[in-house]
Amino acid sequence: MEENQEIRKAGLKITLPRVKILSLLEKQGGHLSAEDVYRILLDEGEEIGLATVYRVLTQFESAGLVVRHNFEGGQAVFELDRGSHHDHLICMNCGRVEEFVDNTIEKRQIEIAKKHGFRIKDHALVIYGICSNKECKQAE
Amino acid sequence: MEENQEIRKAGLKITLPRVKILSLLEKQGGHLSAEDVYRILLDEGEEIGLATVYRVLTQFESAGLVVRHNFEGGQAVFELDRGSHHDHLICMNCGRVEEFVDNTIEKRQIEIAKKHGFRIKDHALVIYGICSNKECKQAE
DNA sequence: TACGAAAATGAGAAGATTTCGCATTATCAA
DNA sequence: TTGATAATGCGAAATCTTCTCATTTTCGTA
Repeated sequence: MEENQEIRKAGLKITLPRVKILSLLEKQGGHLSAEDVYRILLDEGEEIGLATVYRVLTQFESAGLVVRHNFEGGQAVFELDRGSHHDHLICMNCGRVEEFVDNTIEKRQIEIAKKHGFRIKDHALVIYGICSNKECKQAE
Repeated sequence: MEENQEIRKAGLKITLPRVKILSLLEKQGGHLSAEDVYRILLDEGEEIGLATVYRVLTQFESAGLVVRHNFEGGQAVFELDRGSHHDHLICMNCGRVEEFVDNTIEKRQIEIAKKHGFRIKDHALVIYGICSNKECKQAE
């Protein structure tokens, strides 16, 4: 139960909702909205409230356990923070999300921030495009 | 009245709200939320509805006249599309937004998209940090 | 310039996402 | 085991955006 340790380290009590949500994020991987998490847990027979999901995800975010992304459109999505920062490629047709890390860009950003007198705290780079799926290429 | 030409080119009828909104964006520059646009026009004595502001801004976006940004937090912001793509630096303390263009990053993004089999359509890079204002540095 | 079809507007309702308030329940140190 | 404290679940509320629809405006044509 290393989930418990992570929750404890975050300074939060070990509660069923928190353990379930963290396990789900670890099991599923990828990017889930609060609604996704809520539905999946309901489907698995758990009793949980949507408000709790939002609360817990926000707490996990503050604790650095998960990262929240505000991609275009409606809902925010959350993913486990595996320590390594990365950016995203999103297919505008099928919604697929791929991750990438590019040191050239990372370094350049630091230089840009410095040039503008900013102390960099975070950054978010999202590339929108059409992925290599046959249907996506055609739809375009 | 070159606003009228731009609106006409976008395939839209010349109406008072559209002209007022476009003029305001040209006059103000920078990034305004729909609410901002609405309030400023009301203050200037115009009669306009918030729904119209949203509608018009969305139409302008579709027509390529303005760009919509979904920065973190609540509302989307809009800015005139002056043709040249640029990215943003945002101060997490005072909310100041600065713009920048960096060719190294632009080129790198194209390469990354290609490597992943994506045809790039758009991208959004936002760097969050603390700007050089005295208060912002202290608040941090 | 006036007419009229088609499009646009304004106001409020409705939708979507997220947060809040509070009574009830669960956690965990002693 | 107990009790103080924190967390939950629920519905209400807040926030941002879109929709509906009756009314008004635009603009090509007469």
